[in-house]
Amino acid sequence: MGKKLTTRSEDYSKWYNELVVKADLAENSAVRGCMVIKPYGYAIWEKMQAELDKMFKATGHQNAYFPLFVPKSLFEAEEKNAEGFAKECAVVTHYRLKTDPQDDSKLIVDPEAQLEEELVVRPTSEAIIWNTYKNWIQSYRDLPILINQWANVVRWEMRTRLFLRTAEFLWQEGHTAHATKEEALEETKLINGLYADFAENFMAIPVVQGIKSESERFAGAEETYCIEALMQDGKALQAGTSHFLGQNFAKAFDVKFATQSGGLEHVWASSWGVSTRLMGALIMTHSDDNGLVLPPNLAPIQLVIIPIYKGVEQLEAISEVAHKIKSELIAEGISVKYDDRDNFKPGYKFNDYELKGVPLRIAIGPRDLEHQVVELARRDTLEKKSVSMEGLTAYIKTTLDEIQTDLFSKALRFREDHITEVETFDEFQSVLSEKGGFILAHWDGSAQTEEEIKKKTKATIRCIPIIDNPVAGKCVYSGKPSSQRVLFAKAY
RNA sequence: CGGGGUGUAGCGUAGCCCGGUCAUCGCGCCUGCUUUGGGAGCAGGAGGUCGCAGGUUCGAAUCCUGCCACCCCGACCA
Repeated sequence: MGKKLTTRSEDYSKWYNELVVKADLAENSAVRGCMVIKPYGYAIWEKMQAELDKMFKATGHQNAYFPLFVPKSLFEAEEKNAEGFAKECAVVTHYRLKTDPQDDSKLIVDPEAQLEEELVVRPTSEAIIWNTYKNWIQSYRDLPILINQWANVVRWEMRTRLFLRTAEFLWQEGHTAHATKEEALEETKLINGLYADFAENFMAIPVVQGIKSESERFAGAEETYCIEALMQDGKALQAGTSHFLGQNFAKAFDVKFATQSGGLEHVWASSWGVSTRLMGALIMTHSDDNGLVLPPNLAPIQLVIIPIYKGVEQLEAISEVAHKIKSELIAEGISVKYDDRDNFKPGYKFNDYELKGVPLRIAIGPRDLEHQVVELARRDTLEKKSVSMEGLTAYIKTTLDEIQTDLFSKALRFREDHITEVETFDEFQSVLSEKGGFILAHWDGSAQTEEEIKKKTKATIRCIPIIDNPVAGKCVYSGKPSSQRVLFAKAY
């Protein structure tokens, strides 16, 4: 099989799909729109999970688990939420199969086994969770409830893409209940900030924090906060969302609590989530024509050692050194693989680990042994240098840190180069078609203007950025007054 | 659901228009030897209901009909 990847400039989506498969991250499954996440891809996801979990727990959240199935009557309780998701729900209507009387080898749905009430496979869990919270909350003393769930959800999308939009995906969803509006809002913002922190410091993906316009808002929310990232092809990717739900779900599910002063009030809520879509963001932010580029924080293998040898004797001498280096690095918490397979030549291994994004590679051959050095290669810059075995561990540690920060700086530079402020709609259209990326433009705040711009350009408002000193102006489309510039882009 | 396209070995493909030793080639896989500082070479070998079901024909991967699946463009989409 030709190992070379389609280059990014040729056809970005082809490059992306090939990369996902060839780097061994995931593949399409036999099930329509669903994906198999392979061990290597899943190991990266587990690293994300572990870090997020740590962050949630450090801010007082706990994990729990709620059912996959949502009875239809519960699902429809919060009208806007139900309406927003109705078109993409998988629904369970029967609970039994039976042998086909026409053909022994086949099974049919048993018509006798129709459920009295259909079960919706959760596209999100607000309904089932708020129905449960109702039983958990009586008094202000029961609040806040700060729960996160790691789960799969199903959204029956028309067109799917590995990691970015699949019929089933993995995510975490937080669902919190609070006594006051202020507290719920604060939680919403806290999590959005936490997501931004995670994306930037852990995944090395720069993001813009902002608020969604009404038309892009989560169905059932009062306000949706989000983090938006920019991919290398100039398209935006929503990387995480945090919703202030007001009292919508509390009212829909009749969740009230006794206040300290003896009153009875509806509970305030937030919900928030990030998904395996972050894997897509990771790929499209850092990777290049040689394959995946992983920030050291996320790399299942941070360093690979490859021996270069002729004959058993050389291999033994090299292996001895390699094992010593490996155990020293492991003692420092660095994950290392020594690849001494003899059925692949070094060149093959170099390319293979580059394809898989391993941040650092050490090659050791007879020449290196002689001079007490190793060849160290960086995945991000592809630069190679000879490094003394003396103090190697410390050098590698600092290099891994350097790669982590360099990747972020590089991605940040790319994004800054692709945020363009425009004053006119002509400019808007030409920047969008020629340069792509984010466009900062004034918007009059109306859904109608937003819709018309979308129709004409395919660009949507990604968010209204949260900034300290908003500057007013005139809408790029209608000329009406605007309180601040908003972020437009074509999006995934 | 509209418009276009494709289905041949694990993957990627030739052949189809013009029916007849055409099931082609590459990668991968297996065995052996030689190799190993950027995707190894040679030799031998295994592997295919030509998407499925009908039809036309002496004969179908090839022509016809129906179905299925997938891909692309729309629509849809947090």
